[in-house]
Amino acid sequence: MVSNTAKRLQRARKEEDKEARRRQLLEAALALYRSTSYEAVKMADVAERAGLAKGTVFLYFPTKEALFLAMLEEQLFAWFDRLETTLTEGGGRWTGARVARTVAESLEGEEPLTRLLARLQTVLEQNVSTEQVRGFKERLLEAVQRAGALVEKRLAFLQPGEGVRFLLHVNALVTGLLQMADMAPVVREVFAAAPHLEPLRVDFTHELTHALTLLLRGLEAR
Amino acid sequence: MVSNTAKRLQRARKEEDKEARRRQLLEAALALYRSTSYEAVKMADVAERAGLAKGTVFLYFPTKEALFLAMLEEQLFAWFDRLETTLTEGGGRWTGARVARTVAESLEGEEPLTRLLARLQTVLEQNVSTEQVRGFKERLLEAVQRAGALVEKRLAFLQPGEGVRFLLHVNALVTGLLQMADMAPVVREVFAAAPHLEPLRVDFTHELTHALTLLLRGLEAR
DNA sequence: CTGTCAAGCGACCCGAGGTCATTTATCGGG
DNA sequence: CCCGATAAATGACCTCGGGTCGCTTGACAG
Repeated sequence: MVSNTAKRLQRARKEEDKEARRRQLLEAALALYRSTSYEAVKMADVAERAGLAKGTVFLYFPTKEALFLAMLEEQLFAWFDRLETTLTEGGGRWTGARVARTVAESLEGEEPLTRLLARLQTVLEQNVSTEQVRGFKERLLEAVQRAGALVEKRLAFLQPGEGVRFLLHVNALVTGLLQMADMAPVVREVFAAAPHLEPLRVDFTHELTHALTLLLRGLEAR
Repeated sequence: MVSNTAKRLQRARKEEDKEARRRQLLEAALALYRSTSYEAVKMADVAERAGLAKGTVFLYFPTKEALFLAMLEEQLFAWFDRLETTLTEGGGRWTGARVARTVAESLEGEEPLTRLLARLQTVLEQNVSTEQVRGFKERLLEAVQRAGALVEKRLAFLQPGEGVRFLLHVNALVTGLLQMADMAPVVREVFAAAPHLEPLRVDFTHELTHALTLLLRGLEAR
């Protein structure tokens, strides 16, 4: 057999086959990204892993950035779904601290998502068509507003609109904290060799929980 | 005359002349960066603007990332100095809200600094020697601890160590919020064409002030 | 004035994203 | 069942930018 990841499709003619190819490429890229970094994922490798030629990748994604933005979309909206489920189904009393913990923990182990988020504006939105960006933002707005409304429902002390605003702050903190926590090899090395730099180290989930708790407590204490 | 920015130095032999060259290159790079982006600044352009050949740039900075990390250092430590001065000299009563405002306003108009910060971990620490990273972190720790102590002094409700932690959160929020506020041209276009996306827009200074105020209020309300 | 040394130079290399003329699998119609 | 049309797939090729290196040349010592 020749197939690498999925059954080998010979020529995608129907729209549905093309969709399969897209997913095949996204999966290949995600698998590579999981174990490396944005820079380290070469379009040629993605092609090879998907069992296709390099040129073919560009039939489905016009640029590397477009490919990764699509990857982010998948991950992000899947996360929103999970978060909404948790917020909807969780029984008992909802405090600010609990929401903070819920959000932070929902991101634990979601390394690809958080790393992609951290690159969103810096890299991904650079070399992408306005159509793709627009589509992304549209869907994002919808998701944020739904989830924001849910948060407001759970925390009675929130004013209308503060749920959405809270989620924007979540995004900012995730982006910022991850950049501090997810260290390049060089940085890891430095920390290993210089223990006195410890105060600059950041534990992602822990710090995110802390910051979000403070934010919500600040809103409640008003 | 041929000189572009500074008096034309013919061959930097003494250590002091070399330092002048370094600064000359940093200034050229900063000038270019101010009006464009990290990607748009080519090493060849930096060289040209400084009145030197491309190869010469690499005599002073081994990589593009090293050049920009050096630029960030300058900007960052200058900012710490200003912040410390403001925190030291400001009379009257210091509230959490005032500290938040002070910090946010001290970053207003410091576009190069904030944009560089947003790229720090994502790009700058990627292709740089451990020595440079280590030196940077050492100096950063020192600055953060000094400024953190000052913040604690101003806000009596802070426990030891919370000043530093607060500054780490500042960094996270600056990084995250700037990525949202500082939009690539494509994104700008999308926002212009789709007014209903407004809720996703972020005003950097405003949102930073808000978030920091909440954080500090959360600490005070404990 | 001259020899030495290293700052400066720029043609060159390399690797990665992206293109396009060509090949060829698939399918509908005769 | 074959054949011609269509467009998916291919990979050699292009471009561009970071980084290298052997040669050139200016500054200074003696």
